[in-house]
Amino acid sequence: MPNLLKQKTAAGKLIEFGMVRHIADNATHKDSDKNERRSMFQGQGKILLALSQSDGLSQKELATRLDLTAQSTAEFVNKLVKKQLVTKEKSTKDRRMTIIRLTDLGRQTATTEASEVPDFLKVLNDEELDQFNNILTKINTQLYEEIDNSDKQNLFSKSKQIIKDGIRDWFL
Amino acid sequence: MPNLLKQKTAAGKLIEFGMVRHIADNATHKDSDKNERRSMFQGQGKILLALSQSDGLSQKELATRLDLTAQSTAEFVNKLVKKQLVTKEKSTKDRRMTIIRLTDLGRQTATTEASEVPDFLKVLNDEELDQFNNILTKINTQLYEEIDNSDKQNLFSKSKQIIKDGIRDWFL
DNA sequence: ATTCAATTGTAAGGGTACCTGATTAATATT
DNA sequence: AATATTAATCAGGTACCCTTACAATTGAAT
Repeated sequence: MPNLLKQKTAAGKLIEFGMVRHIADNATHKDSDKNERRSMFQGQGKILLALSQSDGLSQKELATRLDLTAQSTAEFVNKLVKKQLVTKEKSTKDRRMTIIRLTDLGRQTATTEASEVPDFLKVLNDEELDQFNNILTKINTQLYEEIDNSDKQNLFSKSKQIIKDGIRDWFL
Repeated sequence: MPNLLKQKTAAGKLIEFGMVRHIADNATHKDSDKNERRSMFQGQGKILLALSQSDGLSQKELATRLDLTAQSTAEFVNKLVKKQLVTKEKSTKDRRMTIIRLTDLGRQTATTEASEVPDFLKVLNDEELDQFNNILTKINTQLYEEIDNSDKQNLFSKSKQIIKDGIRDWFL
């Protein structure tokens, strides 16, 4: 039976981490272009990342994999098209579908930004990194379970595997 | 010299954590009111939290402590007023200032929501919790340093202490 | 006491990340 | 051929943030 105090401390640390990371992010990128400062793991960034795993997905596929609505997906894709990071083209097999592909610039952006190890991890030694990885694995497993439990129709099952595999690919 | 591979794994795990936590959050709260699902550590929630540490701050103070612009602060405060979670009143000493105070409902909301230990931490045993706390402390310290380095005017110095003390108070 | 500058807050407008609802076009089913 | 399903779009909305004015108040300098 783990100590409640330790749990609360951890909860606090985690929140602190979230807040401070956000502020640090703003502070260190204050100078650079605001538009470039998108997180790779939300919105447009997510799409870029998904495409860098497997290019040429349909919008529907993207929405499913990233757990977004079709409308949000369309919005982000259109923004990325404007920025010349992806292209849209109608599928010839099923002309309802739109196939999204990374441009060279898009691929470059995705791989560059995704594979950088954040500075704050560099203060950890090997042992701590092992511990951290172990702990996060446990936590993530738990989160997947929570999702499964409340996702009776298993809409997420596909998405889950994609995230797991994807993350592995991006970084290794 | 820590192993790059381990660092990359940690970076990946962390990203996975972010994505999965987000999805789990949506999944488990799908039923409940969308409006209730605000994060306590952004926007309106941040303000509630700051006030629950020290009530009766001016908008300016809030903005400073939370690292928000005065305009964003005003927006969030106004939304909270509409929800009857805080009140605004002009200071008598300096009539430029507006003093923000929690209502009973606001105080209740803040303390209830802030002090809950997320389920995913309950899978960790005491040893892991210790490791996790130790690691997050290191990481947060590093982030504070990054902030200091790019914050020559030390605008954030105040904020920093507030976060540290505040988090300690909320959870202990 | 008057003027001027700094401080607090507001108004207006913009951008990103999401969502719901209604609608169109293409394919699949009956 | 008629109907149902699917992929995508349009319209409109919320929350979170910011920037660029601008008004009111106060305090300091003349």
